Amino acid sequence: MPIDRDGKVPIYRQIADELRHGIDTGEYPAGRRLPSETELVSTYQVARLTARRAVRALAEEGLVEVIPGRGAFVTGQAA
Amino acid sequence: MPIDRDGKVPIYRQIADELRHGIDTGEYPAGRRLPSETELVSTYQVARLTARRAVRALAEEGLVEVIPGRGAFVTGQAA
DNA sequence: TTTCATTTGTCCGTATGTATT
DNA sequence: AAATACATACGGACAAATGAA
Repeated sequence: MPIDRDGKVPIYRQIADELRHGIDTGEYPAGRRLPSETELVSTYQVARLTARRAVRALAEEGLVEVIPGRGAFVTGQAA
Repeated sequence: MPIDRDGKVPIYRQIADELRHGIDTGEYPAGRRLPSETELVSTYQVARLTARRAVRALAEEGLVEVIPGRGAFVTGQAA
């Protein structure tokens, strides 16, 4: 689903929603690493800050654990 | 042309008129970005909101397209 | 050990959107 | 009409952590 840049939902929220959906559907199972920030930048054509916010949102929800130098890993915790 | 702060024409209108003139004369050709709000603030010594209103006026006329986080770009549309 | 690529952490500067006063 | 504050977003730069060559 493409990003709506003019909508009222922040871009980082939209990306977080897509990633969360990927977790729910099993595209990113527990233990799997999410796409890196650089990959998200390339995929969604956004600034890295925006990609970081999306991942951070999921981390704050407990859905992923971010490990410096490694990536963001799906925890397997039910939201 | 200096801004008349005590006249009957709103400051944002005066700035919009100057920018429109710049578009008409080719100082800001199609595709060119207008001075940023911050630059307008510095140039005309006005509040940012005033600069924003000037740009918005041009956007409502279809002369420029405002892109969040980027700037206001000359569309090339004849008003 | 050193070197290198990859990934996240942090900071800076700039710009627009929205709300409040 | 004007000033202020905060959120969102883009771009670049460099540091730190990790793992592999």
